[in-house]
Amino acid sequence: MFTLTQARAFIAVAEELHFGHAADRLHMTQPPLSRQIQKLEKSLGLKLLLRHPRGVSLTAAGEAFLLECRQLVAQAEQAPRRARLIASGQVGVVRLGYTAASAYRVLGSLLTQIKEAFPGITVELHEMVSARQLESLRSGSIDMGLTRPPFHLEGVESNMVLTESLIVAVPSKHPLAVRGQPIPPEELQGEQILMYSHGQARYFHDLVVGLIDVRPEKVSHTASQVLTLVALSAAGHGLSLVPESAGQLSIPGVTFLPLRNAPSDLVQLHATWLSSSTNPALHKVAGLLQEISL
Amino acid sequence: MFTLTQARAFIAVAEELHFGHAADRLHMTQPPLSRQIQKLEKSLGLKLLLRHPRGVSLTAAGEAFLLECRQLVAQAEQAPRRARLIASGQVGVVRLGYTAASAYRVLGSLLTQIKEAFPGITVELHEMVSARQLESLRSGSIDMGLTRPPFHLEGVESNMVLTESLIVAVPSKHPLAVRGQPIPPEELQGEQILMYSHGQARYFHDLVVGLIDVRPEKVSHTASQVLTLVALSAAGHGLSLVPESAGQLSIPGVTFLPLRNAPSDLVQLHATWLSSSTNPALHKVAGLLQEISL
DNA sequence: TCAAAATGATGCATTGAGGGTATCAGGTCA
DNA sequence: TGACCTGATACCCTCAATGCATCATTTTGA
Repeated sequence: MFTLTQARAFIAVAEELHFGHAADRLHMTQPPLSRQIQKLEKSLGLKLLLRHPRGVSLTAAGEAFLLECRQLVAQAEQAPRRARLIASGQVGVVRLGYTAASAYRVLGSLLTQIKEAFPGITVELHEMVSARQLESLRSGSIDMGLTRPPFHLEGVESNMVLTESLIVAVPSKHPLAVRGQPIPPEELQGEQILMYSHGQARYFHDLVVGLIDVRPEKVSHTASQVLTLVALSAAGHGLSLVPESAGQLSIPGVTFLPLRNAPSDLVQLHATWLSSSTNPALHKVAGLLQEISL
Repeated sequence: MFTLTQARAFIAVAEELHFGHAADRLHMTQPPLSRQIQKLEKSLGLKLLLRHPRGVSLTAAGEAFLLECRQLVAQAEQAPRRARLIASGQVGVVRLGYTAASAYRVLGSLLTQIKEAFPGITVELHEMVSARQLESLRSGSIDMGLTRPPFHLEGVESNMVLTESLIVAVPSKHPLAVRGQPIPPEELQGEQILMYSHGQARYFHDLVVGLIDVRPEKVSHTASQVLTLVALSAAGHGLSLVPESAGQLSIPGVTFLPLRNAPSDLVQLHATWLSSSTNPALHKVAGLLQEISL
């Protein structure tokens, strides 16, 4: 097999078409250069150069091999730089898990800020619910999640990225929608309610249960995704409590009204990651999160 | 700078995560392998491996550099093969000059046969008149031409690829077209004739002059391209003599009739190339031409 | 708790690859 | 023909890579 030194030597000779000049360029003398080229030709089993009384010229194989050598040497020269960039986290990929609901408000702004701070970092988006995100963090298939509490897991670090309130999605024809006033929680008791599933959307389920007295006979349907509840409300199947950011969705048939006296930090969204991750780009992004607000 | 040997050594260690096993794989002993990796790390200024009491693991820089090394080594390994392929002519580019008229019949078939015999050879097409082709051959901007005689030039080799007859392009409303019979040469003397330019299309000019007595007052227009003459005939500007293959053009307003007693090898088309060319793919194609007929 | 095993690092002697100087061989040019 | 140019060869030297023997540290298991 040939060496990078031989490749560099060949490039010099092929460009100078003169062993002496090439040797100067390589800061060596002509005889060892001649031998290197001979050895290279022997190891390849190809004649690369035609020796003329006045300089040399390239054979077809030489022309072809010159192109290969240039590529090879260029790549060898930038390999350490690229490794350093990746190791420093300036260049890399962060696989980000997010819930559909979280995307409405923070995702765009988050991606913008990452791109601005670290143009070399690519964010790979993976939509999944909070529970899946924690599994994926552990198995290493994502680097960071945008997760709803709770996420008490060994080695998981986190940073709160968003707090918001809950609002009420009301079918547009519903009297409460027509009234257009903030809705006191107690007024919801008598209404048909769309509820979060206990298993799949535990966080929102428990939030709603803590806010209003949910009577089973008043629960028309159960779903796990915010978007689904809004769609069902739009279709007239009942009222639902959704995060404020879902109010940005413009879905015909549904009106969003504030929930009276609801604290503004009711719903939390946290960035989560494994402190043990070896992905430097992840740690850059995690560090960024502490400095910025979304 | 690091060497390919070090890159291979690092790949082995990174894959085995064990110096001893990696050394076995590289057919060497463990101590020099350790030292090679140390030297590599030193020359890069990066820690690539974390040494544990039980084997090693990769740092982020190591992960990144591993990818670079794999690429680098793969490229180094296939460089000789690719050079050999290009040198053998199995892979390469042949720049082919052709005249618009020659394209009508042989070009498609030629390209098909080349593709079949040498799938790795790409033909780059450059349309130009015969005289330009010879210039381009000499200057090295094409490798082969499809040329009309004469091409007596030092070092130019050739191979006849097509002989054909001349036919007469007659405006469809012309009495001779209506008659629809082969036309004797002497009958053309009294007609308006479209003539090839003496400078640009010397070959066809001389051919026509040799066949019929062209009286200057009967020459309505002069052009250098076969297609132009056919178009002018279609527009009713006179009769023209064109190669048989031009009869395949379906242009409204023109009828093609045989020229009575015209020999079938009147018009020749030759492939031409420089015997001194260093393009192996060209010589493959040139060799192919002697074996096939188009 | 202690000996054995595992694993990477280090010391040392040997070999060989790569470089330098001097010179040769073949060709060009005045 | 003689001075030159240019790549190849002969010969020597240095140093880097290898292998062997051994060390240091940690884990394992009785």
